[in-house]
Amino acid sequence: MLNLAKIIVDVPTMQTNEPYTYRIPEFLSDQLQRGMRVIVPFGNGSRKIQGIVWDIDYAGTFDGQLKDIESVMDLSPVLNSELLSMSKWMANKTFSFQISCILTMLPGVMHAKYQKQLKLLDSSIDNEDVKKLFYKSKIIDFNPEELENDILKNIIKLKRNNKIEIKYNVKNKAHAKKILGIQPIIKPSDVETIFKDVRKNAVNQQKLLTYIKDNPQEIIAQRYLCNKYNISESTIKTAIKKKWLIQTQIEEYRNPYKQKVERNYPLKLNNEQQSAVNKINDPIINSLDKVFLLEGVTGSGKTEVYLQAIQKALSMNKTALMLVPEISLTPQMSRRVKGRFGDRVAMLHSGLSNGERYDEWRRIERGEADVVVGARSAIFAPLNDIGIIIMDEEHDSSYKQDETPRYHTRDVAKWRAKYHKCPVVLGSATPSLESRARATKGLYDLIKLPHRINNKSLPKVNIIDMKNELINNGDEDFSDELLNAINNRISKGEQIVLMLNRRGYSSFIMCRTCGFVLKCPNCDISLTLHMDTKTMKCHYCGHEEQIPYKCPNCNDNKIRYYGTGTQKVQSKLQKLVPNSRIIRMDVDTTRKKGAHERLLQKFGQGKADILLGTQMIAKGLDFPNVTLVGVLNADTSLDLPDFRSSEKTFELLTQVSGRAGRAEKNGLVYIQTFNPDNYAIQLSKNQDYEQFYRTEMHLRHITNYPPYYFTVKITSSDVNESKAASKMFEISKILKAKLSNQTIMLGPSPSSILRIKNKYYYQIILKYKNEPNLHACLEYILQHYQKDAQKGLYVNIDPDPLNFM
DNA sequence: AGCACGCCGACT
DNA sequence: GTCGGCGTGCTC
Repeated sequence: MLNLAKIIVDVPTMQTNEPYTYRIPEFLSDQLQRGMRVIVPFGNGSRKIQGIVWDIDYAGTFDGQLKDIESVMDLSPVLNSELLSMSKWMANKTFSFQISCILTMLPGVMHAKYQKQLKLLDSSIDNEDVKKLFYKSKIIDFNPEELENDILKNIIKLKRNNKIEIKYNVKNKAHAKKILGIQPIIKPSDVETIFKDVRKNAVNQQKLLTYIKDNPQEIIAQRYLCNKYNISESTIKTAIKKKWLIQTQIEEYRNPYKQKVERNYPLKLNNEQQSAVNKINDPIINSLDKVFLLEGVTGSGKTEVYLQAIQKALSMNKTALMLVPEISLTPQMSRRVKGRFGDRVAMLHSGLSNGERYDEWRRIERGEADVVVGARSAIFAPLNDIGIIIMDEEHDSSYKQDETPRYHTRDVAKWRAKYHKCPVVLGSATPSLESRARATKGLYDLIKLPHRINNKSLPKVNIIDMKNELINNGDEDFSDELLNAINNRISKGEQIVLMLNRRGYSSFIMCRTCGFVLKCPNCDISLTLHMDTKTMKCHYCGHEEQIPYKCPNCNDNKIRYYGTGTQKVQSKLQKLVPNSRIIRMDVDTTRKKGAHERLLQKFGQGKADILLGTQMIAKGLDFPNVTLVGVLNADTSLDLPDFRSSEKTFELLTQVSGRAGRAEKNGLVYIQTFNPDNYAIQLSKNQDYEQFYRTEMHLRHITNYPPYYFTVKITSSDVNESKAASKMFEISKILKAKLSNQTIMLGPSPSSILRIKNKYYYQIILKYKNEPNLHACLEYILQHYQKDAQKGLYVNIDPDPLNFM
């Protein structure tokens, strides 16, 4: 049979998580292909939804009544067979629906927009409210959420009596940008004759005719033509009237690159870099899937290694995919890659509008771009013939999606590399323990770059015990040493990076009389004082309220601010070092589009002395004039209740230290802490990753944590605390019964923040080494508890969670 | 997701 | 009896 197709429908439920069979109507039989989006009828009535063609020419086994595919939404497939099979693997791996995986692979504009309309069939309705709704038209948009309850009831009644019909529309948001083009329609040979009839002083028409003679039939953007030949729009209009040319629509890519980039060329590599490139080139040349872990200290020139490996892939007529954490996709980085490979580069990052993203995607899909640079979701770029996949800062937590489907970019990268038989390069100064452990086991090839380029020495790191400082000078934010160093650098005209991993002004306020702490009404978290808006803010749900001047509890006025955030440091620093120019960079100052770039650019141009920010300034910045880095409080990440807190702290301190002394001048780093003897802090002093790795691995080993164990986090959430809790206990019973006793279960227990946005969270952590039954068991749980989702009780499975919080 | 069906209590 | 609330199950 040739007239059937398997469709993955856009209904994310367990029961519909398999292809549905539809008939292919005659008029579509020629054009329908795998991987195209289609519109299909679904359910009773006239409901229509989007679907993806999973298979064609399929001998159906479904024995019910089949329906016809209604229409196709694409001229060519939007998913190739690689991405189609990957979606299936991914759904299985992340315990999510295949349609959810497919949609995360596609640019947002390709997700269908569903719109409902009401059509009046019989105008003799007597309900005044509904009549008013229709006013003068027969068809109106229908948004049940926006309507009052009894109007809605009346509409449903009228629908039952066939006086109103509900129309379902599936809208395609993917539109190519069209601009006005013109095309000459006269023969070049006729131009001479026409030319004679044109008045002598009609200069512009003559110009146009000359153009037509030289470029017969050629379609050109009207705007471009007018500019180039200095012809006005009215001349074109006349030409159309005289039937010299016709107007058409031509497609144009939205251009997100406003600035011109300067061409740059491969740099001379040192021996270490050259040997790294050679090792990576081998599997590119020989089409082998291989994973490299490129462990290079900050400033060791990893980026140049990446670029030259990409060059190799391109020279083999293959494509290249380079992934970077969103935050390090700075204009610096873009310029470097674009400057090297020019128009062959497509960029995918959050700064693009939906349309721009769609256009970059299509350039890749059409083969017009063969180098893709982007953040997490760029791993789904529709490249063919991939020759190399690079993941820079592979330890970065933004590579894991923190909503369903909870995929890790590294896993997808390895899958694609296997498919394309190409190498993956995981690069970092501080690899994740998982990756480093795999390298030790021989699963990955370890390449080390232990030296900075040009044999630049690593910055000198000083650890300052803030317990002493507090006793000596009474300041909990600035030690004398750091302050002196700041003054010294400013007087020399050098720049400073200061990190404080806490935004806002003060982290909480407390009444000194009764001990009351102002908390968020929706979350179990204290409110942070923000001075810019003069409000108390919740960093989890965004709740804002007035700053109380009296204690809401005991009415006393002894309210005090505790804990320092970036805002407070900024104003304090301004007083301590009055002539300094400070740029503050945190979520609050970078919320607007492009703000991130603007601030960095300003700092790079030397228009400020101090860059003060949260962890977002720790990565990838390369400013030659920065000679001093200060970490104001190294303990914030250390205090997190999570098994990865040491790893996070070491990583952050190493990364931020690496910002100092990257050019000729030597770098100096001060790390302020209340735990000066902590190993994560001590070892970051010499960027001693290997020693940190050994110490941390030992701890993970004796405490049974990853990478010695695999983990899964199961979370339940509900507005009712006891419902969330009891569901988790029920699940724990099932798990206990079904899993082997080698698997360790932590919990059920309340999540470390019990309540967020008025929902309570309970969780179970499973730690296991080998549990063949686990997958089926978790699938069973999902299936079993899906019906609760309608009542607002959600059960979530997070495989290999990045944290246990 | 969105819809219908069917069971139950409350009401004309 | 009938209306409408909600729990349940199905959609090729």
